[in-house]
Amino acid sequence: MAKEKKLVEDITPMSEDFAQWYTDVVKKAELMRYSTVKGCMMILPNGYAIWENIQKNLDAMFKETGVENVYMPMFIPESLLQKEKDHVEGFAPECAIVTLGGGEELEERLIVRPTSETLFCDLYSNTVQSYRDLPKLYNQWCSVVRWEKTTRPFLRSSEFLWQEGHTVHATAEEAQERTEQMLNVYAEFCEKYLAIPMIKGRKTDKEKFAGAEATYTIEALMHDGKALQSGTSHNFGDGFARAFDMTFTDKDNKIKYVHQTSWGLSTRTIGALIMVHGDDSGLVLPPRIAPVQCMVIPVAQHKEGVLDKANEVYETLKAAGIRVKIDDSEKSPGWKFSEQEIRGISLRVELGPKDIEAGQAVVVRRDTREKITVAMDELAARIPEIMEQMQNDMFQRALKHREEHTSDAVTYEEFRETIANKPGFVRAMWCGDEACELKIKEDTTATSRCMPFEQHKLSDVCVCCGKPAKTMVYWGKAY
RNA sequence: CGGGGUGUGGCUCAGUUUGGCUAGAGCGCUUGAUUUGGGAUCAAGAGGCCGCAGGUUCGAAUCCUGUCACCCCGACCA
Repeated sequence: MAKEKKLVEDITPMSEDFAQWYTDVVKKAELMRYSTVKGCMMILPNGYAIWENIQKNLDAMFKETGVENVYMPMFIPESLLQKEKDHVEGFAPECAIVTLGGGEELEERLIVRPTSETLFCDLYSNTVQSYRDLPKLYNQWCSVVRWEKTTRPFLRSSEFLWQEGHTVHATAEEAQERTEQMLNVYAEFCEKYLAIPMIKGRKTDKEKFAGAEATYTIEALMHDGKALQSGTSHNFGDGFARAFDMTFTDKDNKIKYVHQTSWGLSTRTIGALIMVHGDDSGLVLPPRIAPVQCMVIPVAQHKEGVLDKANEVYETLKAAGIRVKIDDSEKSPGWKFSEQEIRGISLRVELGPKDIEAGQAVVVRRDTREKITVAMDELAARIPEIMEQMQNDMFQRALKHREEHTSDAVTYEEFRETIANKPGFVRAMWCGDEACELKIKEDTTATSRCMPFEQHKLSDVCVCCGKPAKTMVYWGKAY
């Protein structure tokens, strides 16, 4: 049967060209469209609905930890951005700058925010006076602009949506605690909702955020074996506090600098969803994050009673709290199946005359295409179970893939060999010297992804230079 | 920002080398009929100043200059 080969045309198989596959899926699933501005996306309903679900769930988790939402301006006066030296140096090259307003040259140029640390610093420097004002736990959902040289939909666009949390604390310990807490929130969110296993760890100094004392990250492995930094949490210490004069009077009546954190997660995670779970037929969304969890597809809907029954099922599932839709368009069933698969809708319920006669429906899982026959009156109870199973299976599959694509290397020869021939993470010991990171990048194009919290001692010496090793590092080629 | 490639109806592309009459195909779209358990079939239609701006020419999708965008590979980043 030649028909078996590929059910959805126009999507390049992953094995043939992964980058093209990614672009095809993004387009065919109608997640976004390119706008006429370089590197900027028009995010379409199918894409934006995923983001809305990410927002909704993550926002609830933030609020559980006491975080409050605010909104800051999109313009940053140039002088404000320049207050912290490392920060400017990090971001200046990729800033968009406004020089005209109302046709008049501005007295001071305005930077379109690439991130809002400086604005939050400005706010906190004026609103925090006493230890009683601390901590401040603010977050904002917004877009930021970074003039990237190379752009990819969701993975790297000139403007992207994200949330950025900014907190200030009375003590270094508290700031560190918050930094780790939010990293854990990210990891939990990604694993629970997106079904993507994460490596939690700390970035090396070379890879850390401009102006941060320490940057923590969650790293995921994509289907092609490349790594994707999926969320970061920074501890700024009192670096920004000194630059922005963010001080408070402590219990002991002494003036002290605040300790600060920031943490962000972006629409890039949509890219991760695509590249971790997608297949040659399109997107595969885990039920917990899928905007549409279930599509009811009537078969031979012109026949007496089919559409009525399908609508009845639709209403029942809706009443059961399932995010369900019905495709009662005039398209052929085959077309509807393909459409549901391309869009990654977790399940579909096929309902035709034969089923109705038998008092049942056929539930099909998007991830495995497994067909499950369910009695009509059990659908509302069974579908949530099936989704739960699917969610777990998807996570386990992604975890297995990551484990199968994680290697250890002790000698440099072994390291280079593995990076070159086996896609995925390579774990190896490191001395802590940036020179070795640079050399490794030069030799292999791989970068240090993180120093994981979960450490294993693979050897006593650095894989690169042979000097005593300080820590185990996950290395890999990254997006 | 370096190297390579591509811009022609909504999509994929032919036509450009060697300028020439009314700019083509498939898919999609509209209408009608027959269909309906893996992207149905037939018929009739609609839709394009050929990315944009200049220039050369009797004449430009085609040649020249500039510019913008997108894709791939590097360097930089979430």
